[in-house]
Amino acid sequence: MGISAPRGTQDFYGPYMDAVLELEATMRDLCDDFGFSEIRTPMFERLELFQRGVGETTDIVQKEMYTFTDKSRHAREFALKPEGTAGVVRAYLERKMYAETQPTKLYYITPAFRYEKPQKGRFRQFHQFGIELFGAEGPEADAEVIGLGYQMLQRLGIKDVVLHLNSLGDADSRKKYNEILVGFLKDNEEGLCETCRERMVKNPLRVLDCKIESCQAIIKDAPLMLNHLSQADTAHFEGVKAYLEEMEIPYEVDPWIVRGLDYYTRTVFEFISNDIGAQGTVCGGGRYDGLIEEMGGQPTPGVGFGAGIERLLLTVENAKGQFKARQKVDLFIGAMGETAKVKAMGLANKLRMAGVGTSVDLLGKSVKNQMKYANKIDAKYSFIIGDNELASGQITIKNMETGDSDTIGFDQIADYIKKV
RNA sequence: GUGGAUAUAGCUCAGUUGGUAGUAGCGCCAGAUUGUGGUUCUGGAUGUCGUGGGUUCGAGCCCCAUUAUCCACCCCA
Repeated sequence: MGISAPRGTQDFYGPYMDAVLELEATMRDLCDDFGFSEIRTPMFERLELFQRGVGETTDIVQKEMYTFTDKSRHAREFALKPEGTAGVVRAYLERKMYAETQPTKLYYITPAFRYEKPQKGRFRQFHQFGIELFGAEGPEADAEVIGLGYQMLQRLGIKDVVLHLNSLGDADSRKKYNEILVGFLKDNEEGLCETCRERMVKNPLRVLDCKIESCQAIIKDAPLMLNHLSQADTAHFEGVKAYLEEMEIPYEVDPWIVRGLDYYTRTVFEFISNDIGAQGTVCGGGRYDGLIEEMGGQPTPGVGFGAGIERLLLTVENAKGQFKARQKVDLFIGAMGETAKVKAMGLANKLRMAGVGTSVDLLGKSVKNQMKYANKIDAKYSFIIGDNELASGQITIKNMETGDSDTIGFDQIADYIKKV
């Protein structure tokens, strides 16, 4: 075989493609109902955007980005987007959306690219649905974002997903807590793995995420951010929980979720599935009150999440079974002989114009095989046109499901099919 | 970046101690009195056995390398 697709990429076609389209349609309806509007930002941006937005210390920036230089003399560096938020924040500032009525509520459906080793639920080109809500600092904004995520799962018919919720505090309390945590980790340094010792210096919060048993043993006694929140942070977190309860959204407080992107403050959450393999996070997000300022804007609060379309579809498939091809046509027109073939083309075109999905034989198959074909493509109705029909102006239209048939005139076909 | 498994027809897979590939199932194409599908029956097509080396008289089967896929770690969606 010739050239194959790049590692970790997929071709979308057939029933899986249909499932993707259906999912995207669900997302768009959902966002309409919450008053979010779609935004599409470029597939690539200046490298600095992601370095600043996602965070220099993250794995995404340090080793997973697809970067390149274009042909410009200025030797600018670009990167394919590794996630959705940075580009949307850039657009918010560049297009001065802050000057419009606030809050700004946006959603996106986009490919994203990360150079990683592929496995179940993980690709080098994957697809994200995400939302961003700018300009609202109260807990009701967090609740609205989480609520949208929850409804997304409900509308997709996904059940076995648990909402994990945590608060990381604001920049100040995070800083104070960091000192306490580092102190604790230093006291227990001998027991930690190598990467944890490194992380202890660069990004101590991440140590809490370590899955190595010996580290876990130490971590379970570590001081928790949740117990070192400021009064304002606590009030915010309690607010979020109260809203979720009123909205009847079940959650588990999980002090261990930290999230690997640097920009999060206060609320962080993940919707986690446990039946799609090791990559169980189907949707993850939180509040990022410092990000917009970091990117050069006025201090502006923000909340959002990203959801992995491939992972969502894995859970959908678990819940509903294998994806089936969607029915594409209402009618198949078969033909015998040259004159009939020409007439069939003309009829098909008129019917399509009238909104009746129609296929015709393009291979010169026998009548029997044309019928087999009609069955294969799952047409609802079919008829054959030959010398008899040409002479009488009447066709016998057959319901492929029931096998019943009726004889009608050429000009009655569209109405006949639409009536049912 | 680390580790494990796999790589034979379009798909799922057989292939026995190495003797130059399957009556396998599904799918595809066609036929069963010349104008009607879904069931049944019959027939048919299709493989550089992932790629490149090596061992051997001889390799799908052994060895090495390489690529890809899957799974896990890491990280994340």
